[in-house]
Amino acid sequence: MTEAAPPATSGPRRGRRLTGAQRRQQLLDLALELFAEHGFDGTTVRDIATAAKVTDGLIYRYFESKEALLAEVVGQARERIQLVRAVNLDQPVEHIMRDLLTAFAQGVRDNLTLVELLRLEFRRPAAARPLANLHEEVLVTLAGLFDSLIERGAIAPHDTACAARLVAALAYGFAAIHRNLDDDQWAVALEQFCPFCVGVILYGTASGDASACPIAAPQT
Amino acid sequence: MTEAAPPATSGPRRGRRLTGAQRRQQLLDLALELFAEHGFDGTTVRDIATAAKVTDGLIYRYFESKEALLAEVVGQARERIQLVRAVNLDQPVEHIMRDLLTAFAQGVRDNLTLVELLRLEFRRPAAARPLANLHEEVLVTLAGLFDSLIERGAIAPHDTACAARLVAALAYGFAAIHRNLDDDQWAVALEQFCPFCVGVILYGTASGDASACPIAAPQT
Amino acid sequence: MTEAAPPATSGPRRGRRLTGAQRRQQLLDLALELFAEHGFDGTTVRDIATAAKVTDGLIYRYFESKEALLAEVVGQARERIQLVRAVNLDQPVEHIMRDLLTAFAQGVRDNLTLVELLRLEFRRPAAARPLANLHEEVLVTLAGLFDSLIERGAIAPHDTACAARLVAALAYGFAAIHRNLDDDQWAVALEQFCPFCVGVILYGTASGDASACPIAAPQT
Amino acid sequence: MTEAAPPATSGPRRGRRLTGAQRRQQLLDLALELFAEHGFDGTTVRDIATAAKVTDGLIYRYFESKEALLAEVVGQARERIQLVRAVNLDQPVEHIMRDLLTAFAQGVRDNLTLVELLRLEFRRPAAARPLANLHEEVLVTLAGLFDSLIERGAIAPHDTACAARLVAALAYGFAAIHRNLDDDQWAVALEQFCPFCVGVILYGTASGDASACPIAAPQT
DNA sequence: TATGAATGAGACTTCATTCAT
DNA sequence: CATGAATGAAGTCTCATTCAT
Repeated sequence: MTEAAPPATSGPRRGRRLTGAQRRQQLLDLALELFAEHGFDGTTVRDIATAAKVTDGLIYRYFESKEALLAEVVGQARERIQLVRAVNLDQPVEHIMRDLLTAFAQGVRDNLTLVELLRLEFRRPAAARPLANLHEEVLVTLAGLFDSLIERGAIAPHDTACAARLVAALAYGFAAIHRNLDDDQWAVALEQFCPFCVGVILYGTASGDASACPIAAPQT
Repeated sequence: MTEAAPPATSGPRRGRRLTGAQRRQQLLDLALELFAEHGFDGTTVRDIATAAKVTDGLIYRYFESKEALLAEVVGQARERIQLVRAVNLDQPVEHIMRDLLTAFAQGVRDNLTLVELLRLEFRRPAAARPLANLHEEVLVTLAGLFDSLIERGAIAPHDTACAARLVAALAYGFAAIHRNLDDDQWAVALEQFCPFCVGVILYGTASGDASACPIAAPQT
Repeated sequence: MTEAAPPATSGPRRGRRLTGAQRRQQLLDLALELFAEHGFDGTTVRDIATAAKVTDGLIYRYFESKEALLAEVVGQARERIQLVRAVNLDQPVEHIMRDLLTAFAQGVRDNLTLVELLRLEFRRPAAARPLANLHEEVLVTLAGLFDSLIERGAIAPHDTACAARLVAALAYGFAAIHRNLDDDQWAVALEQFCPFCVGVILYGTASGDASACPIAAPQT
Repeated sequence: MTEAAPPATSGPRRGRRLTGAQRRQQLLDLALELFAEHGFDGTTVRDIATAAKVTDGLIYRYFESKEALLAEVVGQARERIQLVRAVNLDQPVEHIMRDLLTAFAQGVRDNLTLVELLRLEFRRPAAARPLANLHEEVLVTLAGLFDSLIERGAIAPHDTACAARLVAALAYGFAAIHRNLDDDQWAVALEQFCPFCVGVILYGTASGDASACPIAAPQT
């Protein structure tokens, strides 16, 4: 990092005068961005300060240490993030599944910096627990969803914990594989991939039944 | 890392006298291990030297710089790794799929340090290209496999590129989710998860057809 | 010192509203305390401000700099301190000596923070001169006292400058040696030590004459 | 501190190439000097490094931290220092006392940097214990000496613990009072002061008996 | 081939001090 | 009178890298 700073256009002498809360949040946001982009070790306190147009010392008025800053970033991330959203269950199972997968993948995408941060720093104590919690929560939510669907007779009974893992793996993996796409490419990939997955998940690939899937016809 | 090195107590004299090639490889192996464990930034040259029972200066007789060392590590990794292995196509499709998935997931697992390294440092130039190549290769191989299966009539025709992505996402995601398991736990998870996935992928979850899957009956 | 200040939780609003003079004196007193306890370098401006329940910036409305604050602290100390007090000369010489020693030692004790401060910072310009002055004054006063005693025939003639140094050395040394005692222990030590010293100083230890000393009989 | 460094006469490019042990000891010696002169807080790691004509980073090859360096300095000091030396007891008591006092004061003087260091930093854990130990040892040794003298009938029986404290206070105080004298002035002061003290201690000041003291005649 | 002393740049962190409010 | 956001210099410490031996 640390690309030569622009020669300070001597305009409003620096990003001065914010209230404590504002500055604090600004630093947290920038830190999240940078940590996710370059990793914790790859980001210097000065990088964050520079991004906020502020001197490095100031950071320590708000956070005890760089490590503490990370902890707060992760903590906030954890509160803010919600990967699996409520899905309207009163619709055909195909739509349910498609909505679920799309929303999940989109959730990962929308919180990509958070997810990347957690993924990169998962071994650091500050990040390990929140990550584990988040993960657990996702699996439980998904399993609950499948239980509901089975109860309603929408899908055949099966090991819902396993299914939750399958869907989570799919969504994580998909987001990971496509992390470098820009927003437009991503949207296209998502619209193609999710229905395809729904088709497979619901009707399998063995027979031609997948063609029975009403939401898509992903033939080559 | 790096707990204050006592000033060289000239103990059982350092692990001297290896041939150049041996030493070189030893350093590459240790570097891989450490980079994957602590990240590039989190590993000091001294950490590697210490692990090799050698002084830090020596590293520079074998590698131009730490960055160059990483490049070689990644390069070697790329050569060594093979995530998708040949699968015997002359067996029921269920077994093919199960073997495929199992071998893939196991391949990720077996090369976990490599994969972790690539995953952690994927943004560093030294790692970015090899990772992209590896990824591409995996997708192509998988797609080719599915083409063969369709040709043989083993599965219904579909977007094999998409399917390749699905399987890759599944395998990556699964390995990611379970990266903390020890070998035994992993084996159990694998044996449970792969057949389940095969059932879903081949027969779907909509009807009870999955029970037709001969390799497993993962009912709750 | 200085345990990470939480970013101003606007608690029971800081100890505001003192007149200028009051605040000034409060800061001087607290600075004395802290400088003596932790040394000049070991005390931060914020430590002082915090002790006064005031923000650090305020200090600079009253003092030009930290160094200037020290100078004033030392100056005031110098004015306030009086190590050797007037002693009633119309009593037996033993009582005179005992009173003298006791008062001196107690003077050091009572002004321990001042003395410690001077002792710790004696090399700093702000403290060097006052300390030298104080020292000189003490020696002169003591020597004068001995001159009086000799004049009165209370003690035999001798080098009173030397004697002054002896008594000063004794008192300083005693206070130094016992600086860690609490008030009770100190009182006991003082009551034991001073008469003993008086006995020695007046009658020596060579013969048994010390037992002639009427104020104490410090036999083992 | 930190006076502008002389522009590096580009001679022997820097104080390079010493063996580990040599450099280590050099750093310890310089640190002792500087800590005693400016205090721990008043001495920067760079000051020490500069004094050794070395860069600051090097210090950390030999010591874990500045604090650890202090601890070793103090530890070594403690081993090296011996304030009270053996005194030849087969001579007149006046000579014994004079030798004792002179040697003690000289001991303090010779180890002034050590003593100053301990005195300045006595509150720091690294220095507190050694100082207390040293102090205790001195008092015990002195008391033992007086016991011997009493046994031999050289002086009258008295509280030897108290006497030890008296002598220690005298010697410390004397050295403290005269710490600013140069070596010549010091020698003069010592030769005047010690015999005087011996006279007082042995024969008192009450009568003219002090004049009986054969080793000095300190009249004004 | 290998050591390990040494450097120098830069990291994190602290703190005296300034100044808008 | 008082706050507290902000600076900038300096301090402790780390680490990739060089080089005499």
